[in-house]
Amino acid sequence: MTRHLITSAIPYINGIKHLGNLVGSQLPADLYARYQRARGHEVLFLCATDEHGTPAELAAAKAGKPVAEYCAEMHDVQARIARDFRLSFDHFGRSSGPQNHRLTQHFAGRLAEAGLISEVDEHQMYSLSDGRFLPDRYIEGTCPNCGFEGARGDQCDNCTKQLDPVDLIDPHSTISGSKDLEMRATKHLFLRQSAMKDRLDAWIDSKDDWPVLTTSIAKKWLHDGDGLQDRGITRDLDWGIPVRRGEEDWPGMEGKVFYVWFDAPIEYIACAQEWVDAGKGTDWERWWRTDKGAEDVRYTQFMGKDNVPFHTLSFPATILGSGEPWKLVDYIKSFNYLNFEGGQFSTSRGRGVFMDQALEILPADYWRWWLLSHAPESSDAEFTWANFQASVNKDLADVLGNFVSRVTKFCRSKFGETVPEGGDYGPREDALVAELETRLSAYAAHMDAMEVRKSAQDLRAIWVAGNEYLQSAAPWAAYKEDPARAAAIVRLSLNLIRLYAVVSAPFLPDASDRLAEAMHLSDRSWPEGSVAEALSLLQPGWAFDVPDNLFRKITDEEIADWQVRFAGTRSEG
RNA sequence: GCCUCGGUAGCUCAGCGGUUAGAGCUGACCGCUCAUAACGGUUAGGUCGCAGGUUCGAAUCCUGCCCGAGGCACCA
Repeated sequence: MTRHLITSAIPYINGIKHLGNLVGSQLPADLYARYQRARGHEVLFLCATDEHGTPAELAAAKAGKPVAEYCAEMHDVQARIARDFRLSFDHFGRSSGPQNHRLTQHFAGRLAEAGLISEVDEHQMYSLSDGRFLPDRYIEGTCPNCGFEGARGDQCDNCTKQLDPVDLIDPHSTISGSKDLEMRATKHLFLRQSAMKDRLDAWIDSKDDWPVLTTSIAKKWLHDGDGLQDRGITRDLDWGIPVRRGEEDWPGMEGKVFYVWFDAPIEYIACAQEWVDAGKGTDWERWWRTDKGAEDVRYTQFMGKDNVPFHTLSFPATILGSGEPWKLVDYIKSFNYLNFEGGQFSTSRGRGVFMDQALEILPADYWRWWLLSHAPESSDAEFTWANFQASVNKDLADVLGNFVSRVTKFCRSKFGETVPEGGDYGPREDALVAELETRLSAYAAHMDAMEVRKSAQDLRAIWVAGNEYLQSAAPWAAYKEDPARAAAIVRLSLNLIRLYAVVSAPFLPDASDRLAEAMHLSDRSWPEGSVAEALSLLQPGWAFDVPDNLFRKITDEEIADWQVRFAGTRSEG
């Protein structure tokens, strides 16, 4: 048995995430967590909301609420939606929790002791009207290079030139529109990543089995230009973790907080503490401290490609730099983006389907199946309504759902709602078992390797094998000549339904539950032995109920409606 | 501009040096009639982005170009 620590990139607090966000981290992480649990491994699957930073403050202000209150509410909203998507987190924490405050301050103190923190005096743009320092991207003006009027302080979207806010002509705050800006001196802490470049480089080099997407981004940051740069880890904000050096004050840093990207990954650890404090576990250190039992833990992170630099470089620099025996990540599974009907999902323009809306129109399993079977692994992928309809109707309703329906209804009409006895298995059954042995081992191998799309294809092939068998064995024909033979075919087919309930569970947890209920399953253990054995668990006389149809079909009318409804401009902040 | 990934049948993708390039969906035809008009079988469909090169042999390696997506460090 292996112990799997699994984390999903933590979603930002300022709103409900869209399906592209979901498929890039939380959903595949859930698939993997469910699978590893099903295989009998001990799993700790953690996620949280990422709550600090300027966008959270602005979103709260827009909602007319204190930021702490806003975050608490949005956390509950995200937690509820996650639960409805059947994301099986062992704990869904908050980066603003007291555990993360202490731990983040602790790491900063350790890094300072190790000489890996430098204090840098710099000048940043301050908005007198807004009463705050502005991040570069919150300042707009005219580009000195091309004359574009909507250039941001960090970059011009028109000519792509890298800019500094002071370069802009007529700069103004995008928050208030105010031009009452000035450069003010401020001091910030920098994490001396450059001092750890070689260590990080060697560490990344040792990970030759990681997705190229992961390592290529890390390598780019390590070797581009002058190499890995130091990174500011504090900000002039109110909402965040106060800068402290461990337990002590940090002279000169009063009123400042840690940068959200410094404290967010530390929340992975703090979340395990929250898990214990919530009474769900008893020992978080055996998952996170290699001196306290975590040396045999396998730690896997899931994230979209935009998160890769922080997980391959900044967070490892924090962990390694502390000089303490914290568990480092073993495998980083990263994803490309999911596009929507020929363009990008857009939170600001309300383009695409958001998690709450998705569940309003269809249950979680429908989305889980399409998203996972089309996960953007090797390149960006695209969601289209037509493809969604075709895939869901064919795979779920026709191939899986209809198989269950035809078997259970045939049995009920000929033998009643119990597993029938009598008859013998022959070559057809041997062929089916052989086919399933091959398919199941491929499925398991792909799931172990986190090959999400390929796993979905294997699972589908397992469902198809049932229909092929049924068609060739034709119990409806056998019944007329040899009812006992028909009974044997039906008995095996009912056992196939049990197998499907078990192996489909990571993708389709609700359908799995409904099948388990219908088949009166008390034991849902994975088929670790032979397939023949797994297909003999439901013995003659075993009672079951014919379930309602597992999946309904999506109609053309619905698709036409949704195409219009989700095309853009969601009327909401 | 630099870097990375991708460009394979109408669609979504696999294959990444070696027999006639594969799968699912879609189309056509046949079969079945237990089932959510579902299922099974057969079949059609491809200058493997373009142009060179290496090799006995390239979708697969190299070079250049074209197209798409992303990264390029304080947006989380």
